[in-house]
Amino acid sequence: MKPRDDKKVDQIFGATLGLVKQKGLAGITMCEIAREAGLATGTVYIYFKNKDELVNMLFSECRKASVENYFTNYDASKPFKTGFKVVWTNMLKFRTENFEEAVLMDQCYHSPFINDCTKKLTKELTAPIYKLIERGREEGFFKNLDTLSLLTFMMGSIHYPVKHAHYNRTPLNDTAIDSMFTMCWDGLKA
Amino acid sequence: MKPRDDKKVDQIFGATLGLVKQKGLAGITMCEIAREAGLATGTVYIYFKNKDELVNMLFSECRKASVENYFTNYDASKPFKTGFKVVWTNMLKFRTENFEEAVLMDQCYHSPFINDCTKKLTKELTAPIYKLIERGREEGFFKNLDTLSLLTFMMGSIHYPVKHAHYNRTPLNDTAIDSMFTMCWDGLKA
DNA sequence: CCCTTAACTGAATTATTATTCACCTAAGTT
DNA sequence: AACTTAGGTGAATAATAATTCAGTTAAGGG
Repeated sequence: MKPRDDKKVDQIFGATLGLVKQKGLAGITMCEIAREAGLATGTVYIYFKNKDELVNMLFSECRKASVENYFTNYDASKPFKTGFKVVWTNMLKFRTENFEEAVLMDQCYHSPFINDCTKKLTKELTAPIYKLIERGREEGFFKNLDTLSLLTFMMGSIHYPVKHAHYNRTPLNDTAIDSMFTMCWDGLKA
Repeated sequence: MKPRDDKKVDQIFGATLGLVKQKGLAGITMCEIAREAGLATGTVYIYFKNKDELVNMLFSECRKASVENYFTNYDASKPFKTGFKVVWTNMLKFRTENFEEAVLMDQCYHSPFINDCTKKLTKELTAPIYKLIERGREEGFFKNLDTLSLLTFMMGSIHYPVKHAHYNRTPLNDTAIDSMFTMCWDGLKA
């Protein structure tokens, strides 16, 4: 028996991400995905039961990769601001470097593909970010506001600038990233 | 001859917005739009040549309404911070109250529907916001950063929180809005 | 080297959805 | 009131795209 080729899943995911960035979730077809991945249409159905499952799996994969990356190089024993900047920068850079994934995730929330189960799972993954924000407030660095307000402000300071940098083809250099961080920090600061 | 019924365009737009928010651009069908609008399928084709034109028109309409609203009650002769807060609050409230429109606009950028012409037009509409940011920097209120960085930071402080407030069903009350504004202002502040 | 089995293929089939159209209805015009 | 014309209808048609499947290929086991 011929074994499955794990590379093919990557090819399919890659092709799908590219197409979604180009044309949005509304624009993808299984036939195009297969062509773009260099496979026959039928092959896609060996790896995924149907389009729905493909999109759900891809979404989950993206979400997981993104969340797993947030705390890379984070050292809780270092001063708070140092650690916070590490996480903030991870988020910004990951989103910049994986823009296609970001587009997919943004589009998925309102889509007929993503089921409630997938949605619920992704919520659970964000718990560590909440903890980080709470630490900042408890140690007196942040304003005394509810965690969600602080968190959404932080996320907004990343997501929207990344989106714009991408569309205006003005990559964020380290100086720009530093400025953006300073704005975020000053905004959160007590 | 029977005249066209302008209300029908509104019904169609309304139905489309509702469906896009529910299921995303990928989920809408002309048949459903018609049913939701209380019309026959064919009627939709009297008002719009096809689905593509419908989505483009709706997108343009939303964008225009949104931009026109930004400067409501803005008085350039008042102190800068006062005026800036008016615009910032207009943006946040308009986006909150017209959340369906916001979802559509977000989804449209990557979609097979919106053509380049429509995209270009919307860019031109944002010029006044640039001017406002530049005034803030020139009068010494804002950090000495490029306009785009300041602008995207400002937009991020609105878009993402609005999105989250909506999904978590925690409407932003005036206190929360004030806190959000303070964070944005502190972030931009020199 | 042959056999078995599962992957792989892409044309055929099926399902879904956009669009049309023959017929109907109602508003203006004479 | 009869006529004309454009709007309105929804079933029928056409287009598009998802999914299947009969045939083909290739890997591992004996």
